[in-house]
Amino acid sequence: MDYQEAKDKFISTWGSLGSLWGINKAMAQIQALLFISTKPLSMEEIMEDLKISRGNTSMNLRQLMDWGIVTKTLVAGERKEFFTTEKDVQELARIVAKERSRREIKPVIKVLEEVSSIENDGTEKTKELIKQTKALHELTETMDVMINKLVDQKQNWITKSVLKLFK
Amino acid sequence: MDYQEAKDKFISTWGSLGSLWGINKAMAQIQALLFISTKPLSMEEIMEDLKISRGNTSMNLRQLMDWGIVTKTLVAGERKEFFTTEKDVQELARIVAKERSRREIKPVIKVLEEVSSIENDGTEKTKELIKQTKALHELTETMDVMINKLVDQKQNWITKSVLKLFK
DNA sequence: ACAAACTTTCAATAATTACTGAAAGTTTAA
DNA sequence: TTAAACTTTCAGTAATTATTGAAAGTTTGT
Repeated sequence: MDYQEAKDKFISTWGSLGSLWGINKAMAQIQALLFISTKPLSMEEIMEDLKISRGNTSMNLRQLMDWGIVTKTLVAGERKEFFTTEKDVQELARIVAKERSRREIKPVIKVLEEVSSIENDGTEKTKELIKQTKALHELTETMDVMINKLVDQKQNWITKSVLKLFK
Repeated sequence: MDYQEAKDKFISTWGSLGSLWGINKAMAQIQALLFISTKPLSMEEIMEDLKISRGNTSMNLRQLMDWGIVTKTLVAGERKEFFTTEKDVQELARIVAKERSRREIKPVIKVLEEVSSIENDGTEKTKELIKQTKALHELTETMDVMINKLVDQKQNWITKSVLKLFK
């Protein structure tokens, strides 16, 4: 496998994996491209490399910036904008975890809270609804807390703290 | 908010959340319906309650069974099949985590392994590709190990072991 | 103030993914 | 063995989501 093959394989795998961490294909591919690039890339270069349109590139770069994963960089003497991504995988993981918690988990917790606190009219089905949504609420909240604690650890929590705990 | 409202809200929220744990809307809704039901439900009842077609119900029930989340139950004196879901949230979380690891994370780890072991021809870009995919490989593998360790704990790992660690 | 260089927006379109419903298949009771 | 009761399959269609490309918008140098 030569460089080009390896690069393509990485970008396409990472792209199709997008769904796992909650973003779309183009977004994941742009991030992947930047992640293995040795220098900031312009919109032009990204479009050409991934064979996607200008509009698509622009919109997905914006989203990546919203997530805080990609930043604009100025390159001396160049007028156009260049982009780079966070290169540290741990920091990347932290950003993604935090964003997903905020965007997806938190709203669910809110609904589970609401649903599980309806008035208990004593019927079987109401009791079951309350019981089960409460259990789900508790689980979801615990996982969310866990994710955010992990994410707040600034050092390599993953290799240090966690692994040894489950030895 | 009365029972029906609460029920609908729960099912639709859980349904749209499907993407978070990697399954589609109908599948998540069926699971949600069974999760708060006080008794096993037939295909007929599921179709009616969720207003989805017979075919859709059948296919999604099969998928839920493939995941190991839903099981067929025989109801005495009834000819048709009835379905129930795992009612314990912790066991549910365990099943989902294990399945996602197997279906999604493991294959990615394999690709990252391949890509990160291409021959180092000494060029800048090859070195960067190797370095970055290696870092990603390590991270992904560690998370996968972590998930599987968590998942193997048969007791309420979540409240006990984990929370206190990140106090 | 102008225009070149560049970026963003968004309506139209394409690609993907989910859903339906009827036909084919299977199981069970008599 | 038959037929009623039930389940599965799958081609066609609908719904959703992603992408394009050209027009509108913005910025910068002169």
